[in-house]
Amino acid sequence: MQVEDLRHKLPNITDPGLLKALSEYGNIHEFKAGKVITEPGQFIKMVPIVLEGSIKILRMDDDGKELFLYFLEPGETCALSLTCCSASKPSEIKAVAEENTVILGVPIQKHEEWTDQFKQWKDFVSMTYQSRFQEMLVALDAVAFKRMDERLMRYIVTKMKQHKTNELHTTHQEIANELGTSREVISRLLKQLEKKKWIELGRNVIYIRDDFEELISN
Amino acid sequence: MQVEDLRHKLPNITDPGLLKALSEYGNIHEFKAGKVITEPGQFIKMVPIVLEGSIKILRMDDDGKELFLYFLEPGETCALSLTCCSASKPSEIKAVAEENTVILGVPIQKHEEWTDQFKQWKDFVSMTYQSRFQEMLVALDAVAFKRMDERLMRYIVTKMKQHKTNELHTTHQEIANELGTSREVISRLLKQLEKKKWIELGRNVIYIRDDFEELISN
DNA sequence: GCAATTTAGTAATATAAGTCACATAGAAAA
DNA sequence: TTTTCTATGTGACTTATATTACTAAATTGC
Repeated sequence: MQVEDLRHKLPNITDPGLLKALSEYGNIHEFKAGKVITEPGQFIKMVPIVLEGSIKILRMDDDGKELFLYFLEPGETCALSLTCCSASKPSEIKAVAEENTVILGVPIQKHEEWTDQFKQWKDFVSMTYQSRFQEMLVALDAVAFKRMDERLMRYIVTKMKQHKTNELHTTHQEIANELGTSREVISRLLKQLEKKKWIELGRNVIYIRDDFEELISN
Repeated sequence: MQVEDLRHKLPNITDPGLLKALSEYGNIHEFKAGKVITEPGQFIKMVPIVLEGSIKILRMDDDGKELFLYFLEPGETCALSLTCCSASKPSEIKAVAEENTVILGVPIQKHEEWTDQFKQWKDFVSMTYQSRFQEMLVALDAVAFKRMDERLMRYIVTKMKQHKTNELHTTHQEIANELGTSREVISRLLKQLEKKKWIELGRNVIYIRDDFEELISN
């Protein structure tokens, strides 16, 4: 990818040397919405920087039960890939393209070189660790301290913001998977929200009231 | 603290320049076992490196409910303090001295200088992020995917290893706090373990069978 | 020693969530 | 159109955990 395009896609990266290096050594990969990018056990060969679209990061347990952790948005990378790469350990998480997504893959050894070479890369990595840590805490708070109804409402808000819409096109089963519960539980809780007139349910779609976020915070 | 003492306490740090800097700018703080070092909302003025003893890191919710995350042992530091310091945000966690503990406090601005100045400091910070991230995943797995009985058994193993003993001197209430549940639940589950002859219960003490860890993994 | 406090045991009950079973509705395929 | 498949709705039931209420034992302070 050309330096000029990268400068445009990654406005936080301004160091010309770093942009040149990214352009030279980074590989473009494209994933269609829903495509599984990495699964637990797989070895990661590069640090992925999201250029377009977004990636959903999930934790899985041994029985295949899943738990949504956070989204990676344009300009961001995954702390776990940094971790896994450095330790050359297999992936601890599942990554799925949430939309059609374009990433720039940085080879591991370049990542290590650049932390010494470019202050901006070092700061980028440090910033990544910081923000992912925060998001892990949010995910932890949810499972440790919140009931499923509240977790579901927060999930809806997160997805709404991510897709910039108040129509979610998804199934109850998929929500259940990402919250690590069963479909019946989600169907019931959604029905309760519908009874309160906060959402409307259709097949494969949930219509959400514009003031949903204010409603749930009270 | 003298460079020679630090070299002895922190065998992973070998760079003479870094050791000298740590000796010059680091401040020694001592905490008695049980002393609360940081609470949520408090601002952190330094990066703490454990020299002796250990520190217990807990997450708290708004109602004061707690959840044990991990221990910091000699030679380790807290990723969250790195995060909070850099972002100058208040602490997200509670830190309590698990034993009588000695820490070396590194001023924030020195931390930032040293990441550029000393490769070994940069690696130390990076390593810290990596290992804390792993431990966050372990904590997350527990609350997301495990039942309380299994969490309790793992908790017992963690404490045993930490204190290098098979006598835990603690109360049911304290265990309940750290696992984010109620005292009655812990009393009942401990009683079940006693019935299986895996532990013996006394007042303020739990005696654990030597082969406890093998027993629970089957 | 005796009263007060802390710690532990436990039964009864309540609640959130998970599971099972089955009905139905809409969409897609034949 | 009819069949098939997928998604949803819902009652009945189970289970794990939380809460309430109380007792008793051990320890501490007087």
